[in-house]
Amino acid sequence: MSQIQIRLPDGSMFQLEGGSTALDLARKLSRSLGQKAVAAKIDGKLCDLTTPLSDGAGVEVVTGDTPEGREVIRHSAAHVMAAAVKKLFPVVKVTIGPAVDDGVNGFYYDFDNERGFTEEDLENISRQMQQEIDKDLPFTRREVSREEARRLFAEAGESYKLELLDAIPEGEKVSLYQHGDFVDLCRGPHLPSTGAIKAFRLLSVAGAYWRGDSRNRMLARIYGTAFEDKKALQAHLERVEEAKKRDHRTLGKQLDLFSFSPNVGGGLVLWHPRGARVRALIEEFWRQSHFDYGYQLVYSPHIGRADLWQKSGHLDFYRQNMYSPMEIEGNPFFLKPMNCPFHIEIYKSKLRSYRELPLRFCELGTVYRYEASGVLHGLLRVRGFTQDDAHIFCREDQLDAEVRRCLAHTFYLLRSFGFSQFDIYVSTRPEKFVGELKDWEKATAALKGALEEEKLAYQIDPGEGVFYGPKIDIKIRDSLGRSWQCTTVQIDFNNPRRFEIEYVDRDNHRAQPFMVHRALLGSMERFFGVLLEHYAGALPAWIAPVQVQVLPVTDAQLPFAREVLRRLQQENLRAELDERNEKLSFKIREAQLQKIPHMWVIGQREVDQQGVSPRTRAGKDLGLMPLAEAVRLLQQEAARPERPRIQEV
RNA sequence: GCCGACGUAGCUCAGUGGCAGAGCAGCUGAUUCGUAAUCAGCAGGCCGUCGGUUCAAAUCCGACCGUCGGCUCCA
Repeated sequence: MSQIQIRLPDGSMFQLEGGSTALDLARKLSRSLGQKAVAAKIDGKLCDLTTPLSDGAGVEVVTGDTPEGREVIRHSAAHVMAAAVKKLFPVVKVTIGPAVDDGVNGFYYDFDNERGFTEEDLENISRQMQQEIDKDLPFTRREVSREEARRLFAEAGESYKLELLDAIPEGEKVSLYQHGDFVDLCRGPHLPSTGAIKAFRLLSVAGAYWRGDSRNRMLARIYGTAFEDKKALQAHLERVEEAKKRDHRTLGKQLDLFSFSPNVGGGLVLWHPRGARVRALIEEFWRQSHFDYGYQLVYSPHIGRADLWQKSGHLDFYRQNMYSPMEIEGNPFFLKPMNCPFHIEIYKSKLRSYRELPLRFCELGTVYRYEASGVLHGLLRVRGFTQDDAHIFCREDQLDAEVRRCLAHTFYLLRSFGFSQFDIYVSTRPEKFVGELKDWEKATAALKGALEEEKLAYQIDPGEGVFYGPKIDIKIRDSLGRSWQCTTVQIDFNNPRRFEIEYVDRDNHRAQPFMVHRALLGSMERFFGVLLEHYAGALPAWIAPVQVQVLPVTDAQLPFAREVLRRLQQENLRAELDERNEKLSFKIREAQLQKIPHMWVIGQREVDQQGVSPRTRAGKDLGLMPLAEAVRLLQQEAARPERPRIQEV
């Protein structure tokens, strides 16, 4: 037998017998690696462990505790699940079943099943899967001709597989994976055998359209996840449980911040006093930052004439998101889904000079959009919401600087609220669009250029732009790893034309300005929801609805406690006094559950010394101190983030 | 909107064909207490709504409304 040389990731060479596989290599390198290995990267490409190695190949063994390794485990688990379903429900047709990672689920498989699946079915399927795993059936890969694959799936009556087969580009190889008697069209790679699935759990059933298109048939999707060992699975399930506790809807109820009422309607938020207080604080900070960044505040009405929305293109391109018109003295009016036409009218209220540009109008504008009932989700997806909107009117030569200014502004705001991880996307031209292709290209290039100049990494979100122009989106993840768009910066070359907005240029000619639409926090509702989850309800002292709870030990300390409350109010600190006839520990528990940053304990000792004993929500007793010192401490802790240092670009 | 699950007291939930329950919250009283739940009593329900099956329905069936998990869609 001839020998082959394999290059390891550290650059060293390793000698193996010809015909050895990646699994042989892993076992030779170390016993534990042989056990943990789930796949191999051969010359950078993820492959089966059973792939024979060729001389001179660079090989990296992939273990189950890595993201790539888990993907392989989960993908294999999806196959095992499909096999189990076929065995239990032979009439069911299989479709697709990839590994995913949305923070909860690790894989799914979509089935065409008349009767759907029940929770009970999941248990049976799980049991059946475990049997297949216990048999430790090998996964085998086979590359076949299209004709052979087509014959195979046609005989099996797997029409969806035939459709997928036809979608594989001509040049590409068609591969099949088989374990036991289940064969699936699949690119791979897979585990060497089913026994390598050490821990899995089926999680939920859901509906999903074939190929993600609502015109297609609704399939039954089963979600599950799988890990390299039982401990990792358990840890994951606990993490998901933990994350549910910081769901903003749960927190909103516990902390009495907001609610929804079926009497009012779905997706319409009722802000309770404490939630409203937080919102007001966010809005105040937002307003100040906008003055700092050179914006002018405006207000606009909630409805406008149909003609206005016709002109803006909303009735042609956004109608499905707008509510039915209402009639006022014979004229149709629409509830606004966006603020732009109003800001444009403010711009047009007089003749503008190039000297005025850029002109930046900002507004906390409440808009109403029709959302299908099934998509409503707490504060994160509602029907009426307040955008922190603005429209910037500028000359073409100012566009780049304005986009960069928006980026700097949004990062200042988001960081002030404690966010540091974002996903940035550039969304390109959608199917339904207005305007010229060359304008779209120019604007898209401007957005990418601004991001590149700011050295910000971004991804492309193809076809996700708004009908009037491309945009930069910045997304923040929620407690369950779901991604939510907050910031959006959109270039609009369409409305300036439609509304014929202009300014008088240096040479006394009329010119058309560019428009930038942008919302930085996105909407007050969504931002508040994401913020709540981010802090698990324990909002930083500067935006906490109540900053300090004053806790007298007995009624005897009430007079002094009231004095302390008055002092706090004078200092503009948000304080409440717990006058109830309860034990101190009870009051502390309540304040703690309300996640109030400070609890000031007042007993006889404190009265004697005219001081207080603060306890933080972290559970720390700061000890008896003079009132003035406690006030200073809290003021320090509750200080607003610093004003931005604006750099002109 | 589509697929599926779930709707019982203000909240969290038990009750699967035979008298509607618990804990917390609320009210009343007692207790005056030092860092995460003091005790007792009281009150609170058209079991989402409407219809059907049954001697009998919170429980079984259907429709509608709402919520939740997905899908399509979006800040």
